[in-house]
Amino acid sequence: MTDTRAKRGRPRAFDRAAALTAATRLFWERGYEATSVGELTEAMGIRPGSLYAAFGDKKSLFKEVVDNYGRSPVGAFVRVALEEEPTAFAAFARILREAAVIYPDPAHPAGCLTISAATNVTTQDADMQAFLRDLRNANLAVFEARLRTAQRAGELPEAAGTRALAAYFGAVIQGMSQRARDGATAAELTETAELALAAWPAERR
Amino acid sequence: MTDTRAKRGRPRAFDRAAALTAATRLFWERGYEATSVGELTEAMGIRPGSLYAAFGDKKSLFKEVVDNYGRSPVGAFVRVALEEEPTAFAAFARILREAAVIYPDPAHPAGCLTISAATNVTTQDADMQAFLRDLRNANLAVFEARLRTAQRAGELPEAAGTRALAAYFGAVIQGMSQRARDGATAAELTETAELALAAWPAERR
DNA sequence: CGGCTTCTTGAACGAGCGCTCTAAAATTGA
DNA sequence: TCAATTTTAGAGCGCTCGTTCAAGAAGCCG
Repeated sequence: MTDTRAKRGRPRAFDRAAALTAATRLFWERGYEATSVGELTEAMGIRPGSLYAAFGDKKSLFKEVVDNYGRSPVGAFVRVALEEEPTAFAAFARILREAAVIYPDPAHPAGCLTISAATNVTTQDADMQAFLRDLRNANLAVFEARLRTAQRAGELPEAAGTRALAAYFGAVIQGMSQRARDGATAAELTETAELALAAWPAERR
Repeated sequence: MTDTRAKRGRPRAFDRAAALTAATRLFWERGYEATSVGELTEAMGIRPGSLYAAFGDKKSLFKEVVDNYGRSPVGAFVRVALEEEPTAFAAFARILREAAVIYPDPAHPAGCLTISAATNVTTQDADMQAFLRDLRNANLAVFEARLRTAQRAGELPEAAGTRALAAYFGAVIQGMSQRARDGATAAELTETAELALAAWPAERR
């Protein structure tokens, strides 16, 4: 927001976006709590004072990282698939198949940032706990909304529990992220994805 | 091992098993790293010195907790189902259906201890990371072994990837544990379980 | 009883945490 | 040129963490 504005005072000596990217990578690898401010400043090439001036505190920095990740190709593939595919089945099939390839991609830390980071947050930090739980629930709500639309369109039997189906796919995706972190290959994860799709409760198309 | 033996010296003033149970509950609720030794000593009703004398350090205590949990009814239902059910499908069906009821049971912290605790361990502690990864892989190996037996018995098509199928069920179970922690009910989780079973790659029996 | 052994207590250790503060440096508008 | 503003570097704050230690207490054995 406040970039390229009012240029009074000493100019910032580092690239804010690059620093954010470095922080993203670190949080992605280690999770929220396991990443210390000291490691962050080192990876970002700045001193604590600069970090706190530019990003607020560790919590705000992490939230900005998550936000930024959600806009990146790797973080947005779920939303894109839901928007672009004509049927719900096609959307979920694409999500699972893409996840199987993206999650173990060595170009970035394994798995999904939000799932991995969420995974390493303790009960102590209630704020962060709530933030990440809301993120999870928002994802499930988006899944469920798409499935209900499909149900109204006749793609899905009326008896199918859209909430349960959303939770099911959420669980599978989370499991695939974890497996990728444990070293599973794209080939393995693709098999898992195909299996998971077999649970689709109607004739596929 | 060393219980009720050589009774020289001042006798222990607390019940070791009860203390272990208290520690189990705390680790189950909070995860490994989020549980501090201070909280442990308070819950166990002992002082740090006694904890370190009786259990080694925090790491050893946690490993003993996991071991103990694995022998408890709640922790052993997976192994029991695999042993008792005649077919692989029956075994996995029972595992998922029981998990759906056990995980959200308010008689104990939600979800599976090993999954939840594993969830809250950071990359920092390499020892613990390895310990928990081995635990996960051991579980998947057990799944896979049962599935291969089923394949040889003709319960499963030759083409079915037993490794992928094991990873798939592992992912679903992990997802159900997480959902239970997020407040999912037994009814919801049961729906998820039934959906997951629909992925079974052969005629069911 | 007097050793011997083991456990309990409570204080304290060093390390690491997230975060803040001060002073100097770099840029602006007047 | 100079005051105002903003960022930088780097030390250090208070706190919590897992762990240890010294001293005393409580039981055994001879």
